[in-house]
This record gives sequence, C-alpha cells and structure tokens, in this order.
Amino acid sequence: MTVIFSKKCEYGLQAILYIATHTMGKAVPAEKISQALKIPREFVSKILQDLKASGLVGSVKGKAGGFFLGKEPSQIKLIDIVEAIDGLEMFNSCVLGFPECTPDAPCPVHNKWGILRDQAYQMLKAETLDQLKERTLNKISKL
Amino acid sequence: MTVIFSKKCEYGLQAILYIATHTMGKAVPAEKISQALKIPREFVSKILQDLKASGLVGSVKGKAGGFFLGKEPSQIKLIDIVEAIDGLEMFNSCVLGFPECTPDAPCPVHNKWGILRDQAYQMLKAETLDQLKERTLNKISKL
DNA sequence: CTTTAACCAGACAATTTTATCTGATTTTCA
DNA sequence: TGAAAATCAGATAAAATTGTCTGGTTAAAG
Ligand code: SF4
Ligand code: SF4
Repeated sequence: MTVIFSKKCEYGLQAILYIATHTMGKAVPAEKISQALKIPREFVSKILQDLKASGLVGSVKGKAGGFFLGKEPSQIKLIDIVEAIDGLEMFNSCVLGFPECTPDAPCPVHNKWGILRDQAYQMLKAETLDQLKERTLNKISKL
Repeated sequence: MTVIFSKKCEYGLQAILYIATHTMGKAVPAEKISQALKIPREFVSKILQDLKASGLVGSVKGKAGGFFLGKEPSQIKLIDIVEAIDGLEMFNSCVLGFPECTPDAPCPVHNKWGILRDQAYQMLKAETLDQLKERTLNKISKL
C-alpha cells in the first residue's frame, strides 16, 4: 500500500481540524469526534492523548469533559501534528528507499523529488488552523 | 511512520533499477541484487516473482539463471513498478485521509496538495529506465 | 452522595506488512 | 549422471500497525 501518512496521523490531523472548528468554547468529547469522522472512539481518544503529550491539545476529565486545542488556532500548523505523530523523517529521506540521501549520491529522481518534498513540507507548514477553518467546515459538513 | 511507498515497492524500484543497469545481456540472480542493495534475498526474489506476473521482468531458472527486464528499458517507467506493487490509489485519494475526494467537498489542503500529487505522478511517469541509467549507476556505485 | 459522562492507563487482540523457511523443480557444467 | 546454482510456490514466523477492552479516576449535576 502506498501511503503518505499513517492512519494514526491521518486521524490525528482530522481530529485536530474537527476540534478547531467545533470547539465553541467547550471541550469536545472523543465520542463526538468519533461519530463525526467515523473513527473508532477508543482509537481517536488514544491519539489525542498522545497529542496531549506534545502540547497540541489539552483535556478535561469528567462529565462535560473532552479535548480542546492546546494553543491558539493561529499557532498550530498541520506539520506540527505530523511531526508529533509520524515524525519528519520522510522529509529527509530518499523516495526510492535508498539508504542515505547525500548530495554526491542522490537517487535517480533527486532533482525532481527533492523539490516536491520541500513543497509538501512547505504546504503543511504554511497555513494555521484558523486559516484552514472555512475549508475544513466545508469538508466536514459534507461527510 | 510516514511513507511514500511500501518497502516492497521501494525494493521493487531499486531492484528493477539495478537490473536495468547491471544486466550485461545475462540474467541477474536474486543473490547479487540482494548483496548490492542489502535486501534479504528471499524477499527481493518474491517481489521480482510478483513483478514477473506484471510482465515487467522475466526470469530463467537453473544455474546461470536469474531475472531480466521484461521489456526494453525505454519502455519501462517507474510508475509501472509502483502501479504493479502498490497500485495508483494514492494518486486519487485524500492526503488527510478523509473519505472521498470530491470536487465539491475537497479536503482543506486541496488546492495545494492536488497539484503536488499530480506532479509526483508526472515525475514517476516522465522518465524511462534507460534515461535514468546514468544517475542510477552513480547512486548504486556509492552504496 | 449517587449517578452519569468523560478521560486515562495499560493490557490485549486483530490485521497487515515484512521477512524467512522448506522443499520442489529447472538448468548448467564438469 | 551428479553436483551446484538458481527460480518458484506455499507455509510459516516476526514485527509493526491498527483497533478493542477493562478498570480506574475525575468532575458535573441532580
Ligand atoms: S532525490 Fe535526492 S534528496 Fe530526494 S530523496 Fe532521492 S536522494 Fe534524497
Ligand atoms: S486535496 Fe482535494 S483532491 Fe487532493 S486529496 Fe484533498 S480532497 Fe482530494
């Protein structure tokens, strides 16, 4: 299977986007995220607990508890979630899987892939959650 | 883990590039590929057997046997190997993992990711094995 | 103060991916 | 003809990823 992000990372990205757009001042329970995004509840819960360790989300226990953003929406970028879950290794390794990505021994598609890789990185780094809000709402509302 | 291609696919790409540059008219045994690319022999052998089913490689049994390209190097592109092993699904699905990639409900990074995805596809489709030969040799010789 | 709804920690299970093994067959060559 | 070197098919094993369960703790609300 060809994959960009692990399932965990995809779910993490989706969940954070969901929280950012549906928080209304209150904490969002895992159950709600699970239903909206069709992710198993315990699984998304686990992932958010992991993201908590990175400071990207916070949580409150007990009734009316749930998850919320750990920083201002204007301070969170998609790359932050990717880094927390999958790491940034892919942005520094060979697309063909050759060991070592050195300038004097580039893989055969170096000149093209290197550029794409950087653009992908820039893309994830470019916009903050608040800037993505409108488009996120449009997507999630049609799920 | 973040990944572009599965290990199988990476190994398949590397192995085909190796065969294309080291065939010298004869069949290349899995053992030789295994040593050169540091891929477990039985594993690369399996992968090449799979690629044989797609017509990308051929094989001869017995002593002095091994694998060879199933087509002219000028007729094989990297995308062919990717398609045979991992399929082309990634070039038609959402980078954030949202179900359905529809024009009226694009994911929040649609306008940027869509372009990158197409460029990646074009990259893999652009050059044939013979065109990649020189750069491949340079990479493999420094492994 | 009891019920309820939530997070949380850690074990557990299922699935997929990656890798190895075993034995059979084929071909070359001395 | 027999030993050696290779593919090949299928079973098996190991590892990683994905998903589930159990029981505990916390906090709101009646
Ligand atoms: S293109 Fe160059 S930099 Fe990019 S992955 Fe291949 S070797 Fe590494
Ligand atoms: S950007 Fe649009 S086309 Fe690309 S993956 Fe996201 S939804 Fe699909």
